[in-house]
Amino acid sequence: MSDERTKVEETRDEFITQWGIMGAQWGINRTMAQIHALLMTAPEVMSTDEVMEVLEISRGNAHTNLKDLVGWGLIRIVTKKGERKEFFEAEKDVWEIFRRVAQERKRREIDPALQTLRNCKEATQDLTSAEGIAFHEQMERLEDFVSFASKMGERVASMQHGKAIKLAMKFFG
Amino acid sequence: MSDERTKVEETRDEFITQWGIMGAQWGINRTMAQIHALLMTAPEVMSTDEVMEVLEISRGNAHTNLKDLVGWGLIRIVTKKGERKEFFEAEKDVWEIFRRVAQERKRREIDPALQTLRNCKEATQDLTSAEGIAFHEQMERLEDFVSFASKMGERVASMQHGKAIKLAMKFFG
DNA sequence: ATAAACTTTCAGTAATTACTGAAACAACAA
DNA sequence: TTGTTGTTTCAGTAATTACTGAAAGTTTAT
Repeated sequence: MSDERTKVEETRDEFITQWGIMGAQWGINRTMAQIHALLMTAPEVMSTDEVMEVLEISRGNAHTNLKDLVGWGLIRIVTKKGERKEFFEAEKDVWEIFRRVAQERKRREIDPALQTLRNCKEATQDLTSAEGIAFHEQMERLEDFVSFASKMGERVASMQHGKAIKLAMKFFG
Repeated sequence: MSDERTKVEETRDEFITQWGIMGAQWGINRTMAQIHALLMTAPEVMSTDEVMEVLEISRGNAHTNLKDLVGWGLIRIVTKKGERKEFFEAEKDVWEIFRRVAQERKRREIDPALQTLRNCKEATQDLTSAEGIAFHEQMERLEDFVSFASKMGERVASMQHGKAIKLAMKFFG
């Protein structure tokens, strides 16, 4: 049989590459997604230098993206006693990853977008022309939908995994 | 009172700008999102030249993004009798917009990602080292989750708006 | 055929976003 | 205080992505 270590590393590289591509498609920095993939599949915590070495990226790049990942709540800083260095460890529970991403995207992107929709709705509420009314109504429909979807997402993301599965089964089983 | 037309146009510009920014954050070309916002709030169908003029973009840019939007099913081509030109009209129903986006993202991005996860899972299924097993199991958990979420999304996106609302109320009301 | 109206493509360029590497900074130890 | 280890910042550069404008292509009318 061929070396197990090689097999894992090859497959892991493939995963890291693809996770990076997928991240990019969803508006996440490719390197950030790659570091996330790397740490999600790391058997041990990793230092900045190790991340730099494996992904062949600069210190600045590694640092920025590690800190961003911490900001998203997807990895955390771990310190080893006796060691001065910071190490990083990823959240590996898939449901927890989903929750964090959902919460952060809501906070960073959905809520501001909702604010804009509300502004646009309110700014046009007294208009009387057909065009003004049509615009106002479209903003209202958008706001209603985004607001509703956002609340649903929040609700789901705040559930325990087991509860969510049960709920899903009940509705869609 | 100040001119209604001005008020609508100002507010519409704000909406177009913000929709563009939001699109970019979610991995959608800014111009494409702006054209979408423009057409979603257009009282009438618009020609390529009109889109070019309002957004102050080139013919090539307008053309590419209009065709991409058609590919996403978010706008459609309309022809007026007697006219040779193509006009464009956006889907304005918010639920329908959501369905189209969900379906396309699934097809373009989720399904390929799932394929990768399956590959990675299968490639490592016979490994016996602790590291190999851990990797395999992480791939499995990711695949299970993404696959499940994808099916849920598909299910929701295939529902009629009214049904979806009822369902949501029943579970979350 | 020829022309007019419109659509599509694409090489070159601009704008944006991401990355590097080195310097500045901070914390601790000898 | 000086040296060592590690973190953070950021100006300059590279890579990527998006856009322009003109030319080529297509369709229909005359």
